[in-house]
Amino acid sequence: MDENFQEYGHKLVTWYRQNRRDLPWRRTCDVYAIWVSETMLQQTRVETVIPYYLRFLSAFPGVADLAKASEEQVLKHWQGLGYYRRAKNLHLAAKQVCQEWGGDFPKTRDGWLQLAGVGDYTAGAVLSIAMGQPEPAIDGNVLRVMSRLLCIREPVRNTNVVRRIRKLLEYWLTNDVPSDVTQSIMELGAIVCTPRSPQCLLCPLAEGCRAKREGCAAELPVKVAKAARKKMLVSALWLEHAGQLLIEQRPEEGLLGGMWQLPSLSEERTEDGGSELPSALRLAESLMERLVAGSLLADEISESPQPYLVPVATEKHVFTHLEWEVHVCRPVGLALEKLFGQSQKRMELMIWVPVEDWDKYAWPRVYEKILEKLLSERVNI
DNA sequence: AAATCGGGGCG
DNA sequence: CGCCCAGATTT
Repeated sequence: MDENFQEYGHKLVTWYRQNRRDLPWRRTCDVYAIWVSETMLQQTRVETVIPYYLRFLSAFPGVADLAKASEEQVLKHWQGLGYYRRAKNLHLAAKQVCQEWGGDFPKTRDGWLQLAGVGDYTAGAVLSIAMGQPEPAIDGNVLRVMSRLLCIREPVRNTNVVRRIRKLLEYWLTNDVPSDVTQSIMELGAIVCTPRSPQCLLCPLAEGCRAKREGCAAELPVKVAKAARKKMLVSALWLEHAGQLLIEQRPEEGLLGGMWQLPSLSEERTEDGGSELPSALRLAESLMERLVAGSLLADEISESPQPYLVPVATEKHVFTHLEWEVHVCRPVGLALEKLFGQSQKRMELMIWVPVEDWDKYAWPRVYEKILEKLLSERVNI
């Protein structure tokens, strides 16, 4: 290390002890609770996590409570938080801990890395914050703070850049309380060394910050461009009969795995598509055909007058790597009681549920919005 | 190394 | 509207 970067660890920890926010997971030393918080905080803002964290720990106070819960319960408590595989992995890992290790958490980095959903960051975070070990935890905050302090102009995710940052971090960790070292950098990144318009005037490291000296703090860190988002057209059906609504569960793997939605079909949207509603209606028709065929009623339906579809709601939703335009349609002129009678058996992953019970299931945000909108309109009528 | 995987807040 | 957030996992 060319300059005296070693001593900045002390300055940062001193600053942290005087300026740290009062956060729920900073009021506990419980390894389980801190592990839950770190999992929820992956790619998710502190303010978003707080209510989820409190509810989750209230529902599952210890790792044994989580291990014996059902996956539906766990998903329901994660509803709206996103990246739902985190919830499944957390649940799975809790079972691992209880069944294979008698409820005792690992005490080494390699042990933690064996748990589902625990990667390099989370292992280091739990070990340093909850277990007092000098293990580095490198997240987006750390990369940003360090890239500015050292004025690193290469892409910050570059392997040897991360290696360099890790070395400095390891040094700091051996000279202070590990929990405070880890949290001090993240805290600085969260409230001072922010992604845009960093507050260098408030920074305890301003004196030694190379980026500040060179006037490029706001331009760092350098990141590589991401791929463009795909646009998808999604058609969903409102199928209601005798107070029952047809809903379907998404496949366990992949996008929104295991979550519930209105029966839906999607296709990639090409730019030359023109008007969206006609395309959405065609998509909805093919979904209706599939449902009718699946209910073994093809003959009877084909005899009855051709049903037509009425659009009742539309909603756009943006994910990290794709974009949905959801159109909800309701069939008119279809003998739904025939479909209902047959599909009581259960068609693939679809079930009829009382309309008022819809909120007992875990819905993706976009479908939750649609359901709330449609049901509130109904109450007003 | 690049893609996949949510949702929301902020400039 | 684009960017980013206490990342992990798969390809």
